[in-house]
Amino acid sequence: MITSTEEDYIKAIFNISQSGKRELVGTNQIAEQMSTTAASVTDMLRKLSNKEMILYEKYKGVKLSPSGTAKAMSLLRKHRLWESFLVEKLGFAWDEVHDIAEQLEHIQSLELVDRLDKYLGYPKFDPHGDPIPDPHGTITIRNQIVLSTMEDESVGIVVGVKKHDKDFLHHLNQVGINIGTEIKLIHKYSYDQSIKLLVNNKEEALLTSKVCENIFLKKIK
Amino acid sequence: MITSTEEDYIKAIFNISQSGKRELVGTNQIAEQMSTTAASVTDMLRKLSNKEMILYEKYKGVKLSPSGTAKAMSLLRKHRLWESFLVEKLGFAWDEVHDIAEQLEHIQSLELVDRLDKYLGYPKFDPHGDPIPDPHGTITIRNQIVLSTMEDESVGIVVGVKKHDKDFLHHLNQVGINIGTEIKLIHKYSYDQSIKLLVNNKEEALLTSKVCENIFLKKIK
DNA sequence: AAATAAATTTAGACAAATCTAAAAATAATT
DNA sequence: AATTATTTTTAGATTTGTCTAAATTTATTT
Repeated sequence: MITSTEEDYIKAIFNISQSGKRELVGTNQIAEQMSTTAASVTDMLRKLSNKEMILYEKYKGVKLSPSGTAKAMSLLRKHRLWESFLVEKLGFAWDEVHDIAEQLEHIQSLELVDRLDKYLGYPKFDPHGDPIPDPHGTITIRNQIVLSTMEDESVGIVVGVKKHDKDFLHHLNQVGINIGTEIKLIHKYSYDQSIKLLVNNKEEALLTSKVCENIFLKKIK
Repeated sequence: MITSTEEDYIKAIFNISQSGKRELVGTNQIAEQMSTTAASVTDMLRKLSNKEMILYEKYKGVKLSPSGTAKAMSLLRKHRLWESFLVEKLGFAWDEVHDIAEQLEHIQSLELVDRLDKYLGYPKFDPHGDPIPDPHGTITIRNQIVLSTMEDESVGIVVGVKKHDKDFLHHLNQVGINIGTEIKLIHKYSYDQSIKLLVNNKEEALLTSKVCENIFLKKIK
């Protein structure tokens, strides 16, 4: 058996290895992600290594083993399906569901996840536009570009976001941006890379480059 | 904060005090219910007493304090709402949902429970016919009688069951009995108190007295 | 290459929840 | 009322996940 805490570490390792460039993940990186100390991480790495969930060499770093990766995909699947349920069926906003899904993803029952998947109509993406792994861990890849790389006059539909924290999502809500929103790029200011754009052919908005780097779109013009 | 394990103990104390006759619950009773030892129970009782969830006198027994009772009702509400969701929305059978709901009831979020309640249409009873407490802990009492006390020729609708274990519920499935099933009592044999009855005006069935003591009905004739 | 800085691991300790075995208190029986 | 029997509690040990402080290894800088 694997404990809830061990699952959290596996998720952290997966997330870091996805976002970072290096193949191996460091102890301090995990410690920061988990809001704990490097010493605690080392203890846990030894345990996960004994259970063959990770490949671990002292002082060098870790990466997920095949079974660790499978576990991470299973957690991702559960997390994203529950987020979809909370938004689609219970009417939560996309910036309110992360903490609840964080708890729900630890519920043990394959039957439950598969039935939830069916009930939701086998969605391919969650409320933040992240792909939902199927029962075999396969993910649908989408053709998307980052808002900050688009050119003047081009038009796109928002399909996802890179950051998931409440503050960022709440800011997007305030300027009227959500999944499915149409965006027309009016002008990118070369001075600071900030972007003026038209939201849903109605409202104008100005986004800093920092924000634009975290928004994914499907280009339609 | 209260841990998941502490919540399990509170539920156990509540369940025992409901089913039994005495006001105070004994250490051994709790140990049996939780599948643990009396020593472990004593340790936990001291903790729950410090948190003022229970009223505890050494060697005498325990009962829930007002805040302990409120916590028990909250857990009961969550458990029964999740069971309703699993059966009504995800299509599970009533004998498959207990273990999953046992995990789901520990999810922390008042907002989630209240939204789930609304999504289900504010049900008053769960798939086993047990009453679902409202947000204030209030329960709807139903006018029900036990099958073993009914007389020949009388007719009723099954509204609940006293036992919830898989084996018992599965046996009821096999003879075609569920919540809402109409039952006509053909004859009660005085020899062993077993009962012959007509299920949904179609099938005949013979139930032992042990089984009949655990089925609740609303009398309609 | 030696010295300093940074990252990582070990050592030892702590709180939560559990256990076994032994002691103490209460209940039942003669 | 004295003696068993039962129930409950204490004492001491174990496991999991965590911590601080110290030691060790790797990386960087002079």
